[in-house]
Amino acid sequence: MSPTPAVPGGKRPTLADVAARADVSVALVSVVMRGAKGAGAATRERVLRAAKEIGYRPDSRARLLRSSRSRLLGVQFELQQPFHTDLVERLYSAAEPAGYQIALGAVAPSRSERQAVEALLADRCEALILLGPQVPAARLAELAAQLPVVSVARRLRPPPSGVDVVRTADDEGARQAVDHLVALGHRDIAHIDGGRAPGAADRRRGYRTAMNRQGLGEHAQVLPGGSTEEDGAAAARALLDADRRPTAVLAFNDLCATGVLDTLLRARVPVPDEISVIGFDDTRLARLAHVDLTTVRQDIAHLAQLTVGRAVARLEGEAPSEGPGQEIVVEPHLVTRGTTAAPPAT
Amino acid sequence: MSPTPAVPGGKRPTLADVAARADVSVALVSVVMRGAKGAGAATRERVLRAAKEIGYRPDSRARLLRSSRSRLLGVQFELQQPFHTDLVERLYSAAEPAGYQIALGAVAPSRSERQAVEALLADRCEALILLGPQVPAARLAELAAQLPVVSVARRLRPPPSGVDVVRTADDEGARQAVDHLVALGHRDIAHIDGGRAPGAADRRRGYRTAMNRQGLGEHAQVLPGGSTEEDGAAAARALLDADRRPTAVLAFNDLCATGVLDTLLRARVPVPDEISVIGFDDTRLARLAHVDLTTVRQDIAHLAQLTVGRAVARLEGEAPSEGPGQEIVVEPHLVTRGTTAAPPAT
DNA sequence: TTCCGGAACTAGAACGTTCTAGTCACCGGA
DNA sequence: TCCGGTGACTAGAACGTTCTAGTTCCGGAA
Repeated sequence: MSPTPAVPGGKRPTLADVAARADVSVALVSVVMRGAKGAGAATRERVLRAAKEIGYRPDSRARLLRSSRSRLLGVQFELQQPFHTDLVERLYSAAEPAGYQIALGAVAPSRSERQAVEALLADRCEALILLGPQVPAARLAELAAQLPVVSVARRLRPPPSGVDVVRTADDEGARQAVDHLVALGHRDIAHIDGGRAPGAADRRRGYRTAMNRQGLGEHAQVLPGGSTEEDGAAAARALLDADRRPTAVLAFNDLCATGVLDTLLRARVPVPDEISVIGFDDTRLARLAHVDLTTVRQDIAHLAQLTVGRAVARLEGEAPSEGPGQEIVVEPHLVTRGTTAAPPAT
Repeated sequence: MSPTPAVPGGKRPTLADVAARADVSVALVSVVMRGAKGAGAATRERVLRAAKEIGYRPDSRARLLRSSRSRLLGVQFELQQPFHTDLVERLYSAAEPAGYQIALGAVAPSRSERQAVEALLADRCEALILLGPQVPAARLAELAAQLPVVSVARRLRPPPSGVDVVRTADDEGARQAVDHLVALGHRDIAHIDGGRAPGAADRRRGYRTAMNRQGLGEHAQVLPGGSTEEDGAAAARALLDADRRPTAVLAFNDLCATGVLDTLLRARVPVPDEISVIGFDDTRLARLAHVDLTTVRQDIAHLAQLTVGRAVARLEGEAPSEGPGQEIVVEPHLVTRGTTAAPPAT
């Protein structure tokens, strides 16, 4: 039924084993395995059968070693960021039709960006896709000298040569959030920022600009925050202790917003009746029905498409690794859910 | 400052390039790069400098191709399962001190377990670590004939030869949950099951046994559910429509429990005052302070340790791939948070 | 009949490492 | 003086593929 997996000497079968069994040359087996043309129908059949019988599996290491192209895109992502895992999922879908594979390099508290990238490079991937990289721009430029690099969700101004940037218009997202709140009647709108996280500066700037444009410059208030729930919770506590409580809060991202919601809930401050809250990213978290967070949506599928597109364009001709970095900006849009409403009547 | 990254012919530098520059043999450069002994201090220094100057990076493909050992553990995980990403993080930490690397194979709606495993095998990893695999046991046995396989969180009875199982005592977890609820005074305790998800059968059985042992057999009620929030939400709706509402619900996992909470919240059924809810896994989600879910904790760090331990034991001597599969069971323990309390007075 | 073209197939050299089996120089002891 | 040992270093063969440059065979055109 299933292929006889018993390998002769405990070693995994190779092309040579298949060749011996099918009584053809190694080269021809290679041809058949790749599905290339140059083999007769009958032989092809025989080779495939032999391969199946001994449980042959191509060795991608050897394969990649030999062929000049590896057709491998290295993706650095943060294991615990829902935004990243969503993106990775889409990257798989986007890479396949283009004929590329994805190699994952995870970043976690116990594993630095440097480690992840080193591993990916050692794996010989042809291009690097970095999700929200935190390393200095100089380092990116250094990498770009060796292979195409796409920075996702992290703005670089200007992009170093060889580094393309694919990102959402963070400032525009913040503007939409502010405008939505103002339209609801809010004036005291605070922003909990993301510190040094990628995108934080733009969102902060977008918030400030939007407030000014609305003539609410004096009501602007930026609280130090971060990208985790704890950051949001801490900022919210500070907020509650403040002299003048805002009636609405724009958090750096969904996770941060969740922290805010939590603190408010515990303090028995009704949301959105007393305070409205907006997140950013529209991760699964925000959609959880009992979080039901109004948030600024990033179009993840589109970002993934564009990212793979850039990497592939670089790889297939067009300015392989040189050339000025392009910047592709995707528009976000606000998703209105249950955490925003008109401010309480004074 | 930084290594001159400009590669001569656009090709990445190899051992030979370093050797030429340092005026030594290729073999010696290999020795130095591996940090093996057999090179003089002065030469070592010179070689390292040369390598740095031309930006040499070892090619892990070639390296692994040549050496019999790849020291690579293939990990199949589900991109969107917080339980899995938590586990992966710990697997990194556990593998490093043992001298092994981790290769990731992601499973997502657009990427099947088969695809993930094929990719890992092609990458030549020495053992397979499968997180909550859904494939039939026969398939696992087939894989185990080729290399050690560890199934995490999925029980196999009996484990096929060559397949080790590392899991939490799901039935015991369910028992703890039931006992906790009974101690609080509950009698009508329902269970929303996980369908065909790994572990679901055990949790269901554990629930039933515990109910019987408490003399509450007739109050037992299992509702079809699943591992997602929607599954939980749907089951909760069914629950509310039922003739006799339970006063407590044990959900298959945290995500499912979140769905339950949501539905209850929307229906204005206060938790835990009217209905208590318990989850399973103790993922980040449960700890989010405004979810604050009472749940059954799986000791993820420990599971990861044991998993790597099994794989390494198989690889380094002890019954390389043959031998009956071992089963290692870790005890769970209940974490009491805010979603459980005494039932309402009748 | 000869010759050409193409399809089917093969031998052998890469690819960038590591590993085995050396060679060579030097030192200490008899 | 010679011997054996040791540390530094090297040549060349693997590893499992793919690629290049063939060779062989056959059918059809001239």
